[in-house]
Amino acid sequence: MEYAFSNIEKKWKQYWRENHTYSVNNISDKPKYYVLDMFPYPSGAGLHVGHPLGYIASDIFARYKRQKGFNVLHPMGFDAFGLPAEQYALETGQHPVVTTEKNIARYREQLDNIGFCYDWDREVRTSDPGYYKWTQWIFLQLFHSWYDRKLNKARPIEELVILFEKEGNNNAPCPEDDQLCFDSKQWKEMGEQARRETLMKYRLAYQGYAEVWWCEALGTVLANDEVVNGVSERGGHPVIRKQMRQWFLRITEYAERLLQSLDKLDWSEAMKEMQRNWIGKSIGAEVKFPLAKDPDEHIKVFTTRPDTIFGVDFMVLAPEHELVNSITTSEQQEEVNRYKQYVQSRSERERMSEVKQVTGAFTGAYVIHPFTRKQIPVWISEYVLAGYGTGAIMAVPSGDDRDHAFAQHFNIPITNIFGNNYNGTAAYTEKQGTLENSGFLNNIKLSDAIDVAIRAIVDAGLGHAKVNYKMRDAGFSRQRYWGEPFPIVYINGIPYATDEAETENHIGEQELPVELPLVEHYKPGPEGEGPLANVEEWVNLSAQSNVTVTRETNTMPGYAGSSWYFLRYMDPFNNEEFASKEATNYWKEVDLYVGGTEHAVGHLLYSRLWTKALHDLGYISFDEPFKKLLNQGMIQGNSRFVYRIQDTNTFVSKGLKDQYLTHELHVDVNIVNGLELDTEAFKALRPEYNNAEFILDGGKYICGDGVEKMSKSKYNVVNPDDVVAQFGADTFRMYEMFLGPIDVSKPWEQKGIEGVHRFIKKLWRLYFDEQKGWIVMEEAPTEAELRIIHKTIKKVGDDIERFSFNTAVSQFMICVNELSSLNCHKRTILEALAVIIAPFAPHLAEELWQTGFGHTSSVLDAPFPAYKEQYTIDNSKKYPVAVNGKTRVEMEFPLDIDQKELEKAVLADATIQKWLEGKEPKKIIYVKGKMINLVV
RNA sequence: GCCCAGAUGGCGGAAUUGGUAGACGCGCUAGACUCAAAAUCUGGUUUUCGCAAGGGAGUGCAGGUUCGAUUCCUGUUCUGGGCACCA
Repeated sequence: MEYAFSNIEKKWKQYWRENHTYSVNNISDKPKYYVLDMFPYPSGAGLHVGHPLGYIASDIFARYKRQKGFNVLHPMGFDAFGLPAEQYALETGQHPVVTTEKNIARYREQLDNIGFCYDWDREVRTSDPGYYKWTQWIFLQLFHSWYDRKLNKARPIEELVILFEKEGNNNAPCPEDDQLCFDSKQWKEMGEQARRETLMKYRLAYQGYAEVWWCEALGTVLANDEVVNGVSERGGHPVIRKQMRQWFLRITEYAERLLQSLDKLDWSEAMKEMQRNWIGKSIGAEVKFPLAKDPDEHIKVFTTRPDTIFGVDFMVLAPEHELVNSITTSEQQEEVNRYKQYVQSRSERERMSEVKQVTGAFTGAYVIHPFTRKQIPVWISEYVLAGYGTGAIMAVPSGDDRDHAFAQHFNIPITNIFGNNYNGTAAYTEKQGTLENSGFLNNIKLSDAIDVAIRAIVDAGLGHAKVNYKMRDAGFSRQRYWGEPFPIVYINGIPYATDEAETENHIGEQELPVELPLVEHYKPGPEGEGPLANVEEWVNLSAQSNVTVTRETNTMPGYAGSSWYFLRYMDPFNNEEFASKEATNYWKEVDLYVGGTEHAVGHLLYSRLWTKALHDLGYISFDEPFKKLLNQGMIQGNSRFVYRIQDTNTFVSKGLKDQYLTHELHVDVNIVNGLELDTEAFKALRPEYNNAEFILDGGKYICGDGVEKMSKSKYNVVNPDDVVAQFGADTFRMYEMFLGPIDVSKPWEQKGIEGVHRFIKKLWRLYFDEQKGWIVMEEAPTEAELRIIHKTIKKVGDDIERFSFNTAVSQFMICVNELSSLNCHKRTILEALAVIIAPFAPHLAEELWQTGFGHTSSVLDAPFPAYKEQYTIDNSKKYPVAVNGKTRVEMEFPLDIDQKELEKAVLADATIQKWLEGKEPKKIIYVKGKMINLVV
């Protein structure tokens, strides 16, 4: 009987579907385990072989855990809102609902083809109104909440109102404006609009202003992605930064908690480090510098180096800083305007990256140094960002590289406060030595000076110690169509949630979801508003004569739906809650989350925020979403090139191309075998190639190759469906795992898959003979056979636990090689092998388990066997014996040998005696079970 | 520019805690079986010197710690990911 993988795989896929093998119940006496993949965005290109890498790893782990006796939740869904579908709609007129549906169907088919054990009954789609109803609902919970800094948690906004009525905002400082101060009386005297504006400054989901890329020619806001080299990707039109009204999530209130609780997560240090850097906690001081012209006005700076305050030679404001207009002198106005215009065209990335070219403009204004009373010039420059700290810095050229470059470029005199440590040509940025030229800080060690400086600043009433976070509030609106609409309406211009009393009074009760209206076209609305602004009958709600009621026309960003989807899988049909308490209390957080590092800060940080907020408000019992994180690497494309001789239709093989003037062209990897081009297939590829001619090298056309991103445009996309058709899903799964460590990126190399396929066929032959069929027999296994299977059980189990799937596959190969050479066809051995290979090659294992061994339930429910230690431990060891660290000979000794005895035997060895050259070894190093080294 | 990661034969990679570098697979190569091919099986395969026995070198590059370093430390180069509206 031959290994007919396509019949076998078809059969068992059907069996699993019919028997609901992958259905998971929320009620079980087994311990729970939650394995989750980052769900995909269903793009029009379909899955390529790179996508399933992480899915295969998590699938193996989920199956293994189930065999280990856990109730395993392993769901899948689709992150279905997003820019590409909308862009496609703009170009082709096809509605995103239609294209998304089509893409999902394709993805689903491709995923099924690989044999994943997803419980598809729990599938979620973020663009499904039944799903985004709850995305909107959670948004409303954030809108209706504020962050209590005393209790360190989110609380309902009604409790803040009660507090305001009682005592004003004394005990609830405003996160947006620390100057804001009112008492109970003032609160009560505020009108409706003022009250709501005040509350907006506290809400966790709030309205503010932010800069976006604005393209006048296209009349729309662009994503960073859509801006290439300072112009729009479509059409190459100029773009500028423009302030627009936006929604935000007040993630900054959670900065400290997001930072602290990283410690309890089982994520890679690198990943945690990236989040720490993103949060960017820094400790320093906020200091006020009074303006020379108007001492009542101040420029407020944040600095991590208050100890260098006597080295301040100038101030730098972000060009967008609110004071720039008012302080700029008339003589400098023109230059400042010109500079601001330049900065408008610069992305934040460019502004931060720029080191070669120093730019800036002098405002003509001065501040007074609070200690020396000297006049200090105020500049603006792009290297100071409006969103970071206070948007203004005190520049200390002798102690900061960028300040130093700036001072040199604009010929600003530099004050040296570091004595000999500063050499006049480069800033001194270390913290050794003592301060000089620094008034009361003179002769104080730099390491102590920060505290002394802060105390002096506080005593003089100039400022205070401050912790600053680089992280900014998360922009939460997009001027787009294909996203979740906001459950927000404007009543006479004031934003209200759709579940508030005022809204009900004016437009009747508003049930969630606020559905995305179907539209005819996707062009932007007026003034950079989203396409929804064009849908008048949707935007304008029935209003009484004296009131206007309109809907919010922004939509939510891509990460809205993905910030909480892992909760919905627990209880996907619930129409009363986002998920029941019973469900979330049972499944709790995700035990293993698998995905790429490209989500290091975006998605992973926002999910953590939503989880913490839902926890604070009492909806879930845990405050971190993902306990363990496994990052998978990317599979890159392995491109192939052909070389066309200039102005001809002749293609020359790679080795001979230097003899001609050639153009390098991508060629579809699917018509290249290894590096050899299928010239007939190439001719058939495109009409213009029909009469192509080839200059061969040794009878073959050899292509060039290179590693690039896998993408359609590079003709290097390999569809898993094609691989599965040729080799079967089991081979495909094992091969992807065999490629290398799961977290490392590597290029796809089709050649190697045959080795894995050969291995599976070899394994098959342990069970089936081509003529005789099933050849497994009842016979007691030998010691050697037991040793190999028990070592394999141990190694494979250990390797799965540490996500080292490539070495597990190697061990299977070693095991099958050995069993083959031992001619072993014994049931005890082979039954265990079928069970432990089931997570990797589920179809094959099921065939062996049920058809072969005659079991009547799935191999998924066969317990993963336990290994016996007596068969995994050797009792002797072939030691490498080294002289001065160089291995000279191998000698075998029992593991429990006495050291004296061993030394005697080693010294008596002829080879060793030769290398000792008659000298006495100074030292004999013997590490039990490892090695022996003689030091001469 | 800043942050994070990686670099080992012709190729993918192994070496789990500082202890025999190159497991396993691909490719290449020699052979067996075959009329032939496919499939399968057996041997060889880091490099260099040598007929061989045996020796030298070797884990991106330059140093360091150690009896011993792919592994730890310092510096450096290159490649990949992220940098707030791609998802």
